[in-house]
Amino acid sequence: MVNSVRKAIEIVSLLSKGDGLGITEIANHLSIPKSSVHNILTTLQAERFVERSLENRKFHLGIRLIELGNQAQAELDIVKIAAPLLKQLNQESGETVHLTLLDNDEVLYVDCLESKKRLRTYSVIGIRAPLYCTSVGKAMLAFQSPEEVDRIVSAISLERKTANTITEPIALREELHAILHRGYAIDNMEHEEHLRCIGAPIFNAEGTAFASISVSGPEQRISPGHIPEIAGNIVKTAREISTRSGCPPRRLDRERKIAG
Amino acid sequence: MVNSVRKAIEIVSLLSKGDGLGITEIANHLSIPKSSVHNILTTLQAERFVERSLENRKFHLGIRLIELGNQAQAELDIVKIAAPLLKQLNQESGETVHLTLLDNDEVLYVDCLESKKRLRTYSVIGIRAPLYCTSVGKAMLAFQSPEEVDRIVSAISLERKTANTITEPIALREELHAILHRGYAIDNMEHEEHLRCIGAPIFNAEGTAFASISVSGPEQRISPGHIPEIAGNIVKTAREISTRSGCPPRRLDRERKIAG
DNA sequence: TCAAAATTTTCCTATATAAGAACTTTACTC
DNA sequence: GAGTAAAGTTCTTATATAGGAAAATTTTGA
Repeated sequence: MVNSVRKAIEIVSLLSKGDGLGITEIANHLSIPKSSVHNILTTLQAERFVERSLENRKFHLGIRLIELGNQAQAELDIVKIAAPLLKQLNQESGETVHLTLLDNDEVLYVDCLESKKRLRTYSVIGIRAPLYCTSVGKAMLAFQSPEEVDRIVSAISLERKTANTITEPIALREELHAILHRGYAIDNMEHEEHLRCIGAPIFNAEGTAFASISVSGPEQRISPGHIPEIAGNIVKTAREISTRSGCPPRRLDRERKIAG
Repeated sequence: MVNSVRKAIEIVSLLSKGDGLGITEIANHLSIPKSSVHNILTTLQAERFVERSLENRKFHLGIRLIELGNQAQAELDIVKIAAPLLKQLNQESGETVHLTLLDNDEVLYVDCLESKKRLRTYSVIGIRAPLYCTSVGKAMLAFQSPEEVDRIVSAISLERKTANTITEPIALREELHAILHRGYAIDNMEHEEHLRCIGAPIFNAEGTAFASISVSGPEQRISPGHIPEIAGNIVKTAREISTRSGCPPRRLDRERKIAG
C-alpha cells in the first residue's frame, strides 16, 4: 500500500463532493498536512487530474478524469457483453434501458440507452442510486445470499423518496422474497414520481448477482397490464447476458425452479 | 511533485489504452520496477481505481473512475454555464449539439445533447478527436494566436479520414483564415462520411478560444442552403456562453470587426 | 491604500518508501 | 502430470518523501 497514492485518491474523492476547495480546506478535511496536500495537488494538476480555478484559486476535478471515466466505462467487460443485447431491448421495448452494478451497497449506473420518445427517462452514466427503491437495486439485492441480504438491509437506511417508497425493513424483505420468486423487480414509482421500472439480475461465473438491467418509462406506458410482457423480455435478455458473462446454466435453472 | 502519485497516474493512463495488462507488462512498458508497480496497483485496487480480472488476473480501469469522470464532467464550469444554452440550441436546431474543449492539441468532447430524430449524430462524452477535421476543432484553432496556430499546425499530422479531409497544411491555413473572417467553422464531411457540422468558438476571460460548440447532422439536413441560418444561431449561442464565461465584450467585438 | 489575517509555498530532516533481489505461485509444454 | 518458464509477491535497505515550521504570497477589511 502506497500512502501518497491513497492520499491522492482521498483528495480526488473529496474534490468530487464539494465544488472547489483550497489547500487548507482539503488539509483540514482529511487531516493531512498542508505541505503534503500541496505536493500531491501539484502532481495531480500536472497530469490534469485536478485543475485550479484562475479566479478563486480553488481546486476542482480535472478533465483527464472525464476522459478516463469514459474509457473505463467502454472497457468494462459487462458493458461490452451487454451492449448488443441492451440495444435490442431498447428497440423492442421502445423505452430507456439501463445496465447497473452492485457497488458498495449501492447501484452504480454503467450504461444507458435512452428511449426515442418525447416523454422518456433521462439518465446519466456514472451516477449512483439506492438499492431499496430502484428496480435494478432490488433485483440485485433479492438474489444475494441470505447473509448478504441481512447485512445490507441492516446497513442501509430506507429513506422516503416518494409516496410509494418502501421504508420498513420488514416490507422490504417481503418484497425481496416476492422478487426472488417472480424473477424480476418492479420499481412502482418508489424512487421518482410517475416513473416505473422493471429490473432483472445478471449473474457472473461465480453465480453472484453482480449486475442488473432495467427498462424504465412513464407510468402511462409501463402500466400494470404491460408489465408481464415487458418483464419477460427483460428476464430473457438478463439471462442471455448472464450466460455470456460465464454464468453456468445450472445457476439460471435454479432461479427458474424457484420461480416455477 | 510526488513520484509515486505520478507513477500511479502513468499506470492508470497506460491501462486506459490497452485492455488488460499484468504487473510485468506494466513494469516493462513504463520502466518501473515490478515491486513498485505491485505496490501502487494494490493501492489503486483498494480504492477501485483499477480492477483485476478474475480469469486472467490482468488489471483494468476500475468503476470508481466511471463515477469520478461523471462528477468531473458535471462539475466543470463551462458545462454548467453552457448547459441551458446548449439545450436551447438543441431544441431550436433539432440536431445533436456538442460542447468541446481544446486540450493537448486535440478536441475533447465534454457535453452532448443528441437530436431526437431517427437519423442523428451519435456521440459520447469524454472522447477525443483531431483539431483539423472537425468543426469544433477548426473553430478553436482558427482563433488561437498566430504563433499558437503555427505551433499546432506544425505539430499535428493531417491524416485523411474521408474524401474531403484537408490534408495539406497550406489548405488548412487558408481554411482557418476563412473561419476567422466567417466567425464559424464547417466540417463538410471531413471527419466522417455523410456528416456535416458547424462549430463556433467560446472565449474565456483572457480572451482565449478554449472551447467550442457545434451542431451536427446528416448531410441532407445540414445542407449548404441551411448552413448560414444554423450558423447564425450557433454563433449567437457561442457568444452568449463566452460572455457568461467572463469574456470581455471588447473581445467579441474584435471578432465581429474582422468578420465584418 | 495600507495593514492584518489567512492561505499558500518553500525548506529541511526524520521517516516511510522505491526498487533490487530472492522467493513463491501460476501457466505452459511435452 | 511432471518439469520448466514466466509472472507475481515478499523482504530489506538506501533513498526520496512526508510533514513540521517558517517564509512568502494573496486576500480581506478598515
